[in-house]
Parts: sequence; C-alpha cells; structure tokens
Amino acid sequence: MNPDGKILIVAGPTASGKTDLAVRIAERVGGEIVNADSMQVYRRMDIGTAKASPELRRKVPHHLLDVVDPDEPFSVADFRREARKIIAGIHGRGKKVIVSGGTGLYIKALTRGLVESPGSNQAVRDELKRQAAVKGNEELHRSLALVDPQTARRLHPNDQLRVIRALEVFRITGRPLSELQGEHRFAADNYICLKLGLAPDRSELYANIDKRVEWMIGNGLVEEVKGLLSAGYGPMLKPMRSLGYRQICSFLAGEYSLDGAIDLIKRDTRRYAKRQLTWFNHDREIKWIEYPVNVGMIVENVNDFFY
RNA sequence: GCCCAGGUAGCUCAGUCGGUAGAGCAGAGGACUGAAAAUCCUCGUGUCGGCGGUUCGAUUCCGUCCCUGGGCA
Repeated sequence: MNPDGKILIVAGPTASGKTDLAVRIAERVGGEIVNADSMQVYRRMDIGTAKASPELRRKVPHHLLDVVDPDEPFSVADFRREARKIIAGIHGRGKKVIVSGGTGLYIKALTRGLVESPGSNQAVRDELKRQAAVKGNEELHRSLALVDPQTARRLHPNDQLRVIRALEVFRITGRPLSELQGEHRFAADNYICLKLGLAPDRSELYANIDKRVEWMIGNGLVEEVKGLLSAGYGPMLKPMRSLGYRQICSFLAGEYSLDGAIDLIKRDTRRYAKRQLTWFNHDREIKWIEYPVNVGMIVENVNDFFY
C-alpha cells in the first residue's frame, strides 16, 4: 500500500532552522537530504536562497540542489519526478531519506501526487496574457466561467496566474481543470511519512529573518546578483523575481537605495514566512517540534519511525 | 527662563465649525494541483499627553501641568 518506503520530512518557514536540524538528524540516523525548496534547485543562487554550505554538504549528501540554470524551466512536476528518483536511489543504498524544505506545494505533490494535466505551454500562456492585457482580468475570468464554472467560482478574477492556468488546461485537453482535479484529489499515498514542523515564536522567527538578511548582504548577496546579471540572467527570469534577488535587481537598477532594498527584503521575507505558516498549519500530519529544540529526543523518535 | 510649533493606531500623519475618529505603511488572517521565495483575497489595531474648567456631552473650546522639536536669551 505504501510501496515507496519511508521518508522523514522537515518542514517549516524560512529561517526556522530546517537545514541545520535536517543535517543533525541525518548525521545521527545515517540519512541523506533531499531539498524541497523551490529556489535552491537553481545553480549560482547560493547566498540569497540560504543553501546549505559546502561544509554541511560534505558532512551529509544533499540532493536536488543546483540542478538547473536560472533560465531553465523547473516546476512542481519536475520536482516530484526528480525527487522520487532520488529517493528510490537513497533507499537502494540503504540510507534514510530526509526531505527538507519550505515549499509546501512541492512537499504535498511529492507525497500526495499531482493531477494528470499537461505541462506549461508558453505560447498558450502568452496569448492568454495578451488577452488579459487587452480585455482585462474580469473578461478572462468570464471566459473561464464558460468552460469551467467550478474553477472560476474558486478563483478571484485578479488571480490571473491561476485563471490562465485553468484556461490553458482546458485549451490543451478540452477538459475543465476542476474535473481533472476532482478525479485526483491528492489521493495518492506514496510514502509512509513522518512530518516534523519547525515554527519558532513569530517574534523570534522575524528576528531570525532580519539577522539572516543582514548576513546575506554581508556575505555577498549583491555580488551574487551582479554576477547573475552579467552572466546574462536577466531580472525578469522567474528565480530572479524571487525574494532577495528581485529587490537587489531593483536596487542595482537605481530604483531604490541599498538600505531601502534591505528593508524590503526583510518585510517580504516576513510575509513569505507567514504564507508558509498558513500552508503548514493546515497540514494535520505535521508534528510540531517543541522549543527549545531537543535534538536527542527528535533523533530517538526518528529512529523509532524508521525502525 | 521667554517665544513659537507640535503631542491622535506599532510608525508617519489627516481629522472632528463640540456628538468618543481614518489614510498610508508596518501588522494579522486566508486561498493555493506544472510560475508556488510566485500569484491572489480579506481585516483591525486607539485612555485622541495628564489634570481641572465650561457644556446635556470635550479628542475638539478655555486654564494649567508634563513631554518633544525649533528660535531668543
């Protein structure tokens, strides 16, 4: 019924200490770490994504870091496929699997599956986007309501991204997204999971975020972004629109001061952490770790789980 | 010490010709199936500096005290 084996998942908002905890557990239980963070898959983006340091990576094998260039497409479907392969490999070596990351959708897709639907089609998206620009979000939303009223009801007209995705699916398959999703319902059950959640006090978490942003600036985030730009990775690329990179690009374009950019990164990262908490708080399977963190006790529980 | 200008939400400020107040930002909550660090939705936050006075009623008018900034000594 769970043919794919056991995995430990360490979830939590950014700057909650996932990476550190995952490594400490991995060292003690003989594990390897699989990244479930949507931005850490990109090469050359190390500082701003707070990737595990080379030292940590030497101590414990890490997977799904640095697998694509910033201008290559990478989606939740790619993540699921690659992660499943890697997990099978780790199991084959007789090692324990520790999935660590903050991208809720990636974790969900890994364990519960992904609806059978076509991959992204840039031409279709571009055309729909053009329509939205000409006719407006409301009109696009109305055209979705014609073919997939259920999804249209669920989506706000301003959520252009999802409206376009739903239209894209219909255009390619001729079936409404809601129908496909109705068949899927995240009903897969691929692994036996132990899900641990890390959630420091809000004020402590926010202080950690501020500290980490300062650390990134002090350790060359601006240089990292300059390097990416001069290597030809433009500010409109998906990963360049992400936290930290987006704001530094704007700073380099002269849109605001460095201090202004830093304050924005801190604020936007706090908001992101809040969204992550909203996501993870609704996952009833997560066992929340008590503070102060008692690694010894956690390792005991993890060993029991893998036994 | 004297003369100005201020003291209203966590911050910056608006406002009430006397009927206990509202913007922006910060913040909080939510949604989420191939862009998810993205994208989108919703929402407050108050001894109106203290104490008196006038008034049916004062954050608003008057007095006084305290605090902050600027000027003069």
